[in-house]
Amino acid sequence: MTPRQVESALSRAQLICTMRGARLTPVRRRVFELILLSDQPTGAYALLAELQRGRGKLGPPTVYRALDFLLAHKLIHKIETSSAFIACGDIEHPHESQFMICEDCGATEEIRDDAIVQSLRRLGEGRGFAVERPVIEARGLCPACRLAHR
Amino acid sequence: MTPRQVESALSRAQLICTMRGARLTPVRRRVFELILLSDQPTGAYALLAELQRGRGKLGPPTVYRALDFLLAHKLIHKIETSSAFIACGDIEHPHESQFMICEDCGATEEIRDDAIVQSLRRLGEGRGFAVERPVIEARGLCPACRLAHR
DNA sequence: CCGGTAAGCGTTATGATATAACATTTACTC
DNA sequence: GAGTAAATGTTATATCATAACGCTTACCGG
Repeated sequence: MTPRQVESALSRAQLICTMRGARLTPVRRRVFELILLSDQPTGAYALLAELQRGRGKLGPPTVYRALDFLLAHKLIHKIETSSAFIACGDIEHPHESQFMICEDCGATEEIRDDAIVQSLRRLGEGRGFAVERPVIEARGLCPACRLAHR
Repeated sequence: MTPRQVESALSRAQLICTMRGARLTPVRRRVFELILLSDQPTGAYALLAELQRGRGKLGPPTVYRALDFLLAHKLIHKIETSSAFIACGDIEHPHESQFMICEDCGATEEIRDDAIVQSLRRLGEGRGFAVERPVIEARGLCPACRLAHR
């Protein structure tokens, strides 16, 4: 993401939070910025290390609390199969996301397919199960690594 | 699972392994048995604790290696969002599984819907992405907990 | 403006999950 | 029975996450 796009995302996030009466504090803002700056999903401890470069010694709870806030407001997503965090591609429109994750290079692409989420919900309904959080992550090979493998 | 069903699953697993030239060693067999005995997904360290009751002090690698073997042969599945392991419901027919997981009581139901897996594969193909391991887990409320919540 | 209250954050400690690296033992092959 | 590969044991450590508690800061009603 270009610095310009990061700036844009940060100020849009600020606006969204203000409208909701939520506070995008310096810690939360910085963690969000670090996630925006990375193309790939970032682990909590990598974020912590970066945070510490600016603010001296901090503990994991500081980062995890910021992540919880950003997740609650859908500014970021958690990749369950990587235990890592990635910026949401469309923060103005909260949604369920799905992901394609390359086993080789770690590249992670957010996709959005409401139909597949709907299928999963229906499968749940058929069994009396109320789906609250559909987790759909496809691990495999991205186009580039697929070529490299031949 | 009844003791009878556990016995059956163990001997069928033995047969499958023999046919494949793989060895269902005592450690692996015992770990599989422990997983069969539990209705709910079991964590690696809970399995380790049980293993130790019979065999004295063992380290995590012993359990994780057994789990890797059982996963490779599709005798068990890993629930990614719970970091836990559950017996496969149909070991004779290796397949991709999906899961419904209750946030309240932890009950986990294996479902199998090839159509949703196919949708995910197609979504990948559309982006040049080769899906090798589709992870589909629906977190929510099971019928019983749904009622209890009212 | 000021004091009460709740939210956010710092800090320490610990819990939970997973693997690296290397030694030893077991079992299969010839 | 010796050679080899697979499996297991053992120690240490990496990685991910949260509990508990106290201090600071921002917000709100007076």
